[in-house]
Amino acid sequence: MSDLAELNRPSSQNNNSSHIAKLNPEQRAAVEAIDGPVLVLAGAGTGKTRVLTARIAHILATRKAYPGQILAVTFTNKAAREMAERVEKLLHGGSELPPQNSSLNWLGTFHSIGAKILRRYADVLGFTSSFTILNSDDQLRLVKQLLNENNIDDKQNPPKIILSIIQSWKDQGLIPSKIDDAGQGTTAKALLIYKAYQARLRTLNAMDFGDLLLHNLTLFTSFPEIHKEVVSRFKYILVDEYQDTNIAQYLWLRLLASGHKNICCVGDDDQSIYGWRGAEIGNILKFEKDFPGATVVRLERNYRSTGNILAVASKLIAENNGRLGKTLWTEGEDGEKVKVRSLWDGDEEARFVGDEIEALQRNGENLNQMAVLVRAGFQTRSFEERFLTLGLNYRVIGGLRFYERQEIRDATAYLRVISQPDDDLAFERIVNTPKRGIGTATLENIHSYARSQDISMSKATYELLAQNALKGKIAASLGGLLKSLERWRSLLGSQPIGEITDIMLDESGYRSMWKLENTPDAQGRLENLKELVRAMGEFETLTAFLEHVGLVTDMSENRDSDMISIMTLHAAKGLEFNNVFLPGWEEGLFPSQRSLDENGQKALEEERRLAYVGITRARKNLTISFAGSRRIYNQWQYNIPSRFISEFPKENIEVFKGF
DNA sequence: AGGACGGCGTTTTTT
DNA sequence: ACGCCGTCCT
Repeated sequence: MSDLAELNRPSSQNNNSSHIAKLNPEQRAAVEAIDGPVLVLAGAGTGKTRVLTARIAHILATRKAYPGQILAVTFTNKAAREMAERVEKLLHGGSELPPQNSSLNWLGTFHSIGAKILRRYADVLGFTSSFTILNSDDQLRLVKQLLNENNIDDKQNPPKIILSIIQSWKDQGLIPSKIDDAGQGTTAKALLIYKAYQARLRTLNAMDFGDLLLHNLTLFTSFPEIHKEVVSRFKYILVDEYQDTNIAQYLWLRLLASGHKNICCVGDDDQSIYGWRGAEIGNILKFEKDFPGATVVRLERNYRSTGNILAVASKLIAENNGRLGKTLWTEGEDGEKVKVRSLWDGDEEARFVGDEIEALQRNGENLNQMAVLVRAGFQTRSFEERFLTLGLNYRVIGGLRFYERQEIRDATAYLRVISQPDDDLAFERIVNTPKRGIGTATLENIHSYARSQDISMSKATYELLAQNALKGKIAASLGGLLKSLERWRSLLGSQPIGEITDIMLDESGYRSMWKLENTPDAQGRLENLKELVRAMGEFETLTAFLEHVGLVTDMSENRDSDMISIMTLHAAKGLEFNNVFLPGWEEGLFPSQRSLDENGQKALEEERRLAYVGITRARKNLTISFAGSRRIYNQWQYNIPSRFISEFPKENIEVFKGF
């Protein structure tokens, strides 16, 4: 991305504008079309982030809006962070910084911005501004409880399925009252639970991820004056990765852009790979219909990959029907042909990739510039094993994230109860962790009392203790816990939250619980708790920290040491490497049979887009491989090469061993 | 409270 | 084949 060619003219209206100077004509068109709806179709490696950041800088430099009047939404915290940093750089570099407070307060993920708006107007929806954000454990536990309370068989109606149905309704912007036909069976049960679930969340003063958008929709449609207020706050709206928006997000954006229509969506329909999660590729396909008179800019000049890699990517993606159509081109070299390699089985494939990596290393290539991208998580194992025996340093990206680990969730549940005694889901999680002799019977007792009195479980426990309704050891241990919680709570404000957490982890016995286990696994958990306490140092208040935990799932990964990356194709979106390996290109595995079975042609096209994403990660070298046989669940499967391979242009690939 | 056992799922997962 | 989870039994 650094070798932008010199085909730039100085801007007519803004000479020395550093944010404009380095752009190619299309990028510049995208940046300068400030007013009205704009769709930027940004192919892979065409400088999408550059355009977004330059556009923000341009709006500010031309004094069209203050930083606080720009709404910029991304999907990931990482993308938001990156954008903020790059805008900052542009502004400071070009000394175009407006004199006033320059922070982009409204640059963030869909969910963080949704939450921010809801905190402000929570009361009109029947929440307080300190509502909690549920994690996936909380959600599932709640669904299980509600199935029980409603005497619904959870064998026939698995909580996981029910939750996924509810979530998909939320993704579509559907509140329970808008669902008129839930049919029979599990879907009908799901609707029943959905209603109860939303009601319970309200009494718990809690929201799940879906609600962070869904409640915004309710807020804007039910309270026109609030809608007006919010709309007038934002003069310009920018959206990243528009192809990944779901219907709720789409409706939200439309409501926010309803006045001025100054909305700029950047995306690539060819990289829409989250359809199975509710992303609606139709949103980007029908943008011009939704926003008549929209300016559409295509970024097709690729600054990343060699000609051969681009040719393979382009020919492959051209097989898809539902696309707006772009053709990537480059002024760069053709480079090496794309290597297509057939192997006997999975083990041989792993050996092959390992050998190739060592060869690249001998040529002076860095491991940091290499990646193995797979379709499914289980494929990483064979490469890990091989790299271990070869002594190649690797990192597996993805998998269990920091804030999803059990010990971190337990610790944050304690903090949630300290921060908000009425957080029942957190209370339930910690009340008997570590073991305090509080069994299911006692818990059930507290729970039903709480429900009957319409109070939280924590309050219920206080009352039951006062009434001497709990006996002996149980009463003593519950009383002790409540007292401890009060004590930790009383420390808030007078001590850094990290220190309070440290004290809490010791006094609660949580830390010793793991110490007693004395396994390498437990050792790791203790390390993670240490890391948590350390990370809390960056937060002033417990509330701020909990907001962060609620909305952020990752922790900055160490990119410093030289390691090859192994990850899924999904996790690789947005990244680039000099050398990319794409193993496992076999029918059934990629495209995934299961995906095809469930969603047919639509799924095939999404799989093909996934292939396209993988190919376009590579800058210089791309190696695609497939194995004739593979052991899956300890059964040998015999596969034919992926149909995607036969869609490659022959002149840009080099086939080894034939297929 | 903890161990034994049977059943289930085992594609992708930005928040 | 395997690991995870819920349940049942002690």
